[in-house]
Amino acid sequence: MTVKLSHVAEKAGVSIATASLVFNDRPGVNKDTRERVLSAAAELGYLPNNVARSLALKSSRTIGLVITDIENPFFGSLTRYIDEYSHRKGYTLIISVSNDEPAEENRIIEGFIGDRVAGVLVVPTQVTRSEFKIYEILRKRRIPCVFSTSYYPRAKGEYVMTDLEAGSYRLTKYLLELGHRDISYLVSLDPEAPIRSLRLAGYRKAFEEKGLEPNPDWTVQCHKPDFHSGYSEAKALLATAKPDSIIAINDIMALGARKAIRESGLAIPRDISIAGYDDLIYSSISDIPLTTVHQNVEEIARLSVDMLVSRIEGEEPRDEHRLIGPELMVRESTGPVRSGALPSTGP
Amino acid sequence: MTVKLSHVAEKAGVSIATASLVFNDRPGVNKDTRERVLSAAAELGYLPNNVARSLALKSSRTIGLVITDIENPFFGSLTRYIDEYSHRKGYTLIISVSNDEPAEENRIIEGFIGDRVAGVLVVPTQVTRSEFKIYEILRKRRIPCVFSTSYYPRAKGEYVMTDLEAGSYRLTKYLLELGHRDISYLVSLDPEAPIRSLRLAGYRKAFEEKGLEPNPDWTVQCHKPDFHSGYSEAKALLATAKPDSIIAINDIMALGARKAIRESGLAIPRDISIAGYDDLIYSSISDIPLTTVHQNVEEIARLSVDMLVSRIEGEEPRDEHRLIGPELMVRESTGPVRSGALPSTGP
DNA sequence: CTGTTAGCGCGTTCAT
DNA sequence: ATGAACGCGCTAACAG
Repeated sequence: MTVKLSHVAEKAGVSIATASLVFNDRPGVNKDTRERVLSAAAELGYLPNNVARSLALKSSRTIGLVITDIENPFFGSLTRYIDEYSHRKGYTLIISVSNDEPAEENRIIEGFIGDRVAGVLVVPTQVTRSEFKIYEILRKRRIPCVFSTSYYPRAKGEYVMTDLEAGSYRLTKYLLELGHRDISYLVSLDPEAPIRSLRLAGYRKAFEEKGLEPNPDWTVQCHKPDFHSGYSEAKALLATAKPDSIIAINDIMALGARKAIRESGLAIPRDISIAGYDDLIYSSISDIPLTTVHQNVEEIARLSVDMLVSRIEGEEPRDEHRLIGPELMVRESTGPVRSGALPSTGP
Repeated sequence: MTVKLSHVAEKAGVSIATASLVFNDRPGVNKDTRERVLSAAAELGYLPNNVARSLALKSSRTIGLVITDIENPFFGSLTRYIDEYSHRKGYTLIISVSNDEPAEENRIIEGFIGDRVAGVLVVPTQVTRSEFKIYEILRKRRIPCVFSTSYYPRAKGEYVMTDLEAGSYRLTKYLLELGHRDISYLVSLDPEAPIRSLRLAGYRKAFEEKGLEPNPDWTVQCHKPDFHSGYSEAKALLATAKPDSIIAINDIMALGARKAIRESGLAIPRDISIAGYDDLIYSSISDIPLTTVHQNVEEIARLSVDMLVSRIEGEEPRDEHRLIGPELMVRESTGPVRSGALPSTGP
């Protein structure tokens, strides 16, 4: 049997209640009594049983995090900071991986409810059309929930994410000013997904601001927003068209597209420019450091945790959302549109 | 008040005990009684309280994972598979990040004990000399613990990891057969750390097998096993010496070294070869795909979880360790030693 | 300032 | 096959 509170109390010659006060840093106990309890605990190697404590308190100081793709360093970094800030706020973090599957996300959140977590942090999957009743359940049970890095257009809820539109706008504007007009955009499939719609909105805005109309044919849909898809879609594109530049929805896809470009014999950025989004470290350390849009992951993590903890600790939800400013990182993969360019050739 | 077992029992017209049996999939309850309980639970939206259950059972189906560097995709991948296999075995995973600091590792494991986890999985920090009494505590409390991807030479304990020595041996042998003799090895600082000692052992073995003696001057110590350190140490090395090739302890460092090589004007692999270890996806998709040693992350994860769950479910520890076979991935960053090479120039 | 007591929600003997 | 009562370890009133 492991040592428990009553053992400590006995050894220290106090009652259980007093010992409990000590471990909860609460007033109402003498300085030296406190000392005695603490040293008794140390001698016995006592560690409070959080399970019993949670049961008594009807709440645990635990936050549940649902992450989609932990193999992506972007989310790895996010997870690291969320972990850090959670601990700073005095919460334990439970992490589970949804692998971008809504069904998994549901299962995980149900588990979190079973564990009686104090709150839930969700990195949404890329599927916009699925069951959202788990979020109703959370609401009914008054378990705070905050979305991070994205949101579900069909579900309400507070969220913290990068201002994707602004980032896409700045990147597009930068390319337009370099003379690019035939700017291809490699996007994901689902038109409702914020990671796609917001980026395209920024792209469009930059064109319209210049009195231009983006040719919709330059928007190419990729099956999955990963390296391989970026590679093959770019390959197919370049076989029939000659864009001035390619923007990918994220760095991984941009790296895939870069490979396709290289194989087609075009020089970057002389013949064609390529840009991404996320600013993975691997994008900056490659041969041709990638122009991209930096997301302030640490800030997203900090605000997500702050918002969630505020709700946990009593503040009423205000259906708030926070947009974090992105930063354009101009590097060597983009440059002025190639001189002597032929007249625009649609795809 | 949230709906609890007694509510379900009442609605189903049975006792609490019977309802309990149902949710634990235990025999001794009629088929239709079971149905009634289940549908009552569904209607009420009942979710078992794992906290109370753990308290009653004096154990939770939870595994605690301590991970060092979640931003490194290698560990991201490991985490993903550990999560997957844990769930398959019916356990919930709690993940915490130690950031490679032993003090953090200790704090985290203490927390896990407080949470009454069923077992602990630890990815060790790179610090070999620190306090290991937390592992004594685990042992005393009979909480199973398995190390993954490395181990602490000064602490006992079961572990699962890649056979680092074999991988290093094969890589070195491959380079030797290509005619390389002046093979520089970028290693981490601590001589006791397995990630360093095992790799150097394989390196030495390959040399000795050919009746050669590796020149110890070619072993260069790097402060941290990261990109920047790989870059600067390689830079310093190349300023004064001309190795046939550089091996780095991991891919990240190899990518750093590659940058230094390129800046020094040498061509890869014509003038110099470069190789890493880990086989990150980013190593294979770069301009010059990196020769490296693949670690079977999924297998490490699977065996780690299997071993831990065996211990949890009663099997006695056998102080066992499992070494996973590595795979040499020959790609374009290595080639025959440059022709017309000058006589060996020591650093 | 300290001790006594009654739950927190569920699992589990024992009875029936 | 089913139900009543006790205990898991701790917190939170309330008494002293």
